[in-house]
Amino acid sequence: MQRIRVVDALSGKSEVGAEVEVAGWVRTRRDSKAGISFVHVHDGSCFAPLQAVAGQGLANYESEVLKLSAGCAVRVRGTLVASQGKGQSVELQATAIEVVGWVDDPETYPIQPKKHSLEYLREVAHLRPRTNTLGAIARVRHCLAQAVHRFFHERGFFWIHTPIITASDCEGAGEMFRVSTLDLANPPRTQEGKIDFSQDFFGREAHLTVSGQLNVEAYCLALSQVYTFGPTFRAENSNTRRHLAEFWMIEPEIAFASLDDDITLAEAFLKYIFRALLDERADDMAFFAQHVDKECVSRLERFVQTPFARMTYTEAIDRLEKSKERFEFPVRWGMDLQSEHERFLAEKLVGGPVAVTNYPREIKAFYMRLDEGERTVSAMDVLAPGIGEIIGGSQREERLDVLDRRLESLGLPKEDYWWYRDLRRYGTVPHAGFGLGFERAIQYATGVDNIRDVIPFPRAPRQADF
RNA sequence: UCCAUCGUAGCUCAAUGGUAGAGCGCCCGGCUGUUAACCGGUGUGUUGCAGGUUCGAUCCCUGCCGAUGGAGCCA
Repeated sequence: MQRIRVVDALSGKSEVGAEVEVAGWVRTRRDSKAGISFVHVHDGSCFAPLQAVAGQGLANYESEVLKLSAGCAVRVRGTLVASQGKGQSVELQATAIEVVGWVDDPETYPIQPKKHSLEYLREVAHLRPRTNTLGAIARVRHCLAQAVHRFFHERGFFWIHTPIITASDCEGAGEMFRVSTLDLANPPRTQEGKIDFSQDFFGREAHLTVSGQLNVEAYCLALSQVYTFGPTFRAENSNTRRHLAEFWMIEPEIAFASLDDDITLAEAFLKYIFRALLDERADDMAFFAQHVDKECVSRLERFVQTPFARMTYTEAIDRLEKSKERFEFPVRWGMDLQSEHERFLAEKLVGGPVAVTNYPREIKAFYMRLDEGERTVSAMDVLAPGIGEIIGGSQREERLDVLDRRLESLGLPKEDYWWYRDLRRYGTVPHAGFGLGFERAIQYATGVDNIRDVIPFPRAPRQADF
């Protein structure tokens, strides 16, 4: 007998009349006193469960089938038939139901057949993928990840595996987690009494990466079109619904390219992955539209067919100043855009994603290219409604003398950046790239409020269970 | 890290300065090719932790821990 997935049964890949076996977990059981039970079996292969119809003729009907509760693991053998009931077109007329694993106490099984809050489900992160919502998120996450790789692969980009552990001091994107094998209780000391990291594993201080960008730039200046897609780590004490200590980031980098090329790439990229999501996970997206965020499907549909709005930072400030909106933080040229400003631009002024470009150099990183006049840099942020900044990118400073001046004015030691500077000494070219927080993209696509619910096992301050 | 709110049954919540109740879930019964089923019934709690005020605290106060939302930082 052929073992099939639930999705094969429901999509028609396995035809009515076929003798098949389905294995999965019980969602619900409903009994009819006429002597049949309806057991919904879910195996995660798609959003919907398969209804198995069990008659009292089954050998274990009284002894086992009538005791099935949510979460029990079963193997069901039978015939795929057209359903006599509403709600599904196909069901499995069972000839045998084998209980593979019981739930030992249905009353305290954490995933009861009722609504649960996402906050509660976080406390049972090992079982929450069995719920509709978390299962759908897992499939959406996979779909988007596959689309990311497909997009770049189809365009001739190479996936570069940049390091997780870095001894580079120069990433400068936030607080870092230390990586060390020294004895914390009794570390070796230098003569000045400081911890002697020369005796540590790497012979120097090491941390978990906060970004693969500087490394991927090196490969960009050899392979032309590259990207990273992997975990990154921030030890910032951020307690918000948009931050994690461990998250996945996508960072493409393109050579012989301008900021304009960068924005064009970002737009094509986001549209591609969201198009894929709409095409491939309609079942899960319909669920999100129904139970999580009514707008999520229509928002994505609009997203994929509307050109990004573009405006310079200076223009954005001007529009903010001219708006009648009252802001907590007063608007003036030179300040960083606050959450309220980003939201206003994306949600009220534009009503969709907007790329804001050419920010004041004082509020942006050293590696971003100085514009004419040197007041601004070739940076861009893509702001999306409900999320704020979803992408941050820039054209990189490819002129060694200008880069050195910026390092100097920021008090950053040139020697720490020796290899990064080498890239400007040997065959430098204009290049650009951006970073996308993968979880932010999932939040935007599904409307799930808290970022801790779009990653399987979230890591945040005081939260590393499971 | 800052501000606000919150922490009571398996889950979601209510309640009063005099030791707690509902809905859902579980279980039992009824009914039904059922499908967030429906109808009826039973049980359930050291009211986050540690102190303090009080004759008496779940309710008031202090500290701690944790959660949620917002801010900052950022992706």
